[in-house]
Amino acid sequence: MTAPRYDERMPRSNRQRTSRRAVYATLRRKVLTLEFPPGTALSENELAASLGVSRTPVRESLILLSEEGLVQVFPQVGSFVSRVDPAKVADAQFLREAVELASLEDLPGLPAELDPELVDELRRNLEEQQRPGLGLEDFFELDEAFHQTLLRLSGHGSAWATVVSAKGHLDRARRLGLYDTATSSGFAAQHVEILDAVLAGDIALARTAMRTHLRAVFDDVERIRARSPELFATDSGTVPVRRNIVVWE
Amino acid sequence: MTAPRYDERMPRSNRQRTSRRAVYATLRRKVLTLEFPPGTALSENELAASLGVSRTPVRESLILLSEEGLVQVFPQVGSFVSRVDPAKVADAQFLREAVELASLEDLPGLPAELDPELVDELRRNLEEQQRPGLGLEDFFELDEAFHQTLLRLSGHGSAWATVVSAKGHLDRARRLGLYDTATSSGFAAQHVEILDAVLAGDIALARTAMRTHLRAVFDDVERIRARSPELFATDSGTVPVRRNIVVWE
DNA sequence: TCGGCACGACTGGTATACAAGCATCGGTCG
DNA sequence: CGACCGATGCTTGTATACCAGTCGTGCCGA
Repeated sequence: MTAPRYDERMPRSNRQRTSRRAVYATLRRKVLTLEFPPGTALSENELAASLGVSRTPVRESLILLSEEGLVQVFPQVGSFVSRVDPAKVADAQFLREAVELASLEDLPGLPAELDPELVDELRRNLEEQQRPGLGLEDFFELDEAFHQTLLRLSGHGSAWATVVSAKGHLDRARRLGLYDTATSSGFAAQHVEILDAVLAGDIALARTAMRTHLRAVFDDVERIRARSPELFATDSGTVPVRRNIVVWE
Repeated sequence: MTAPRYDERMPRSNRQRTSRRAVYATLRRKVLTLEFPPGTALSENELAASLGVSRTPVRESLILLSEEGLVQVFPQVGSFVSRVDPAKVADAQFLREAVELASLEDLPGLPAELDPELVDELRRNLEEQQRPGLGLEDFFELDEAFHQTLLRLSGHGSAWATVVSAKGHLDRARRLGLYDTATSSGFAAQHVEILDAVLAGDIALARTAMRTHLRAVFDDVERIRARSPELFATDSGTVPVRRNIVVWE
């Protein structure tokens, strides 16, 4: 029996454009944008049919999403979009704060040593954020990019992926909060404050501003929780949701 | 068409004892303990045959492991145990340090407010660590438990799961380092130092000790890298490994 | 002898078939 | 009227079949 041999370098333009990736991305987006609200039943068969693929890539995507905590799978019962678990939101908040604050510590001592390209990127991003009439989804994209680029500035850009995977619950909650309150302009101002402190080389101030900013986001979550408790899990884990769907055909 | 309905509470003793879980746990353990060294080819068919299951649970496990970065999957080519990527090790180190240091900040102000049960658990753990003739795997288990319990002490126990998922590369590297140097006793002493500081309510000292400890672990990784570079990835991602297997039958 | 090309044995990706468990509904019996 | 209990249709878990791509190998011809 022989096996393929590889030399030390390969083009690997192979960007793995498989259907599972596409399905995963689609489902994750729909969960995070609340197109699939917490509690929605996700039947592997229905999803496969509606997406035009077989159960296999759908199933594999659901497994990944369940690993992220965005979906709960109950064998022989069903799969459901998980409710927003306050404990998991708190975890994500804690993790994010820990990572982003720690990354500020690793910024170069002198502002002059900052990567000018990244700084420009951050400046352009903030300008975009303050553009009037900005859509919610657009603001979210900019917000994501801002925080990620800030991490790259301290050389920890790749750590963002880990934050993202834990940030799912937080994001859903944030979206709930931002849907009815246009507080995004306030967040934009905080972003400016953070970047100013970084560019001034005042790490301590940057940390304070960042902490304030992230805590504000978290408080937003708590506020919306008081208003729409049905979207949140009352008891961590263990409890699926109620389905009341009848289809005539 | 009707759908199942659930009341708000369910025993759910259903501990999901599926074969995929078993396969995943087995494979992950074998990768982390270096029973499957970096570069090993993991054929879905072979694994399925040797584990006595079909390709499906094996495949799903490999997908999860590849999401953790412990395995690389190249469509139509093969799946391989990924080499220890120094960049990912650094990421894990950064993330871990950020989380563990931040958790220390959230300890109760007075040592008297610490959960006595957890404190006892930590004390027993440290006693075990200093037991002479302790096996390497046993030390690793105790080390894991120590750090997790320390997180629980500040109410962030569930954040440990995120650290674990990113910690895979770090763990493999640590294992490499500890296989030939019995530095575990030094680490045990550092653990004692950390807990002492926590119990004394000296958060600043605890942070310093923790940082020193985690950095020591990281330095160990760098040392072993210089000695056994073939186990590490030379170029991040994109490069599979060489297979030289011939089987006569 | 050396280069090129086609075949074959493998890979993982996808689709499908079958198995096992759970919830609902409707009949039946006490 | 109420409690039990099996039929039934759904669910996910697992096994298998088929597909397309990739590489090694060896024939074949110059």
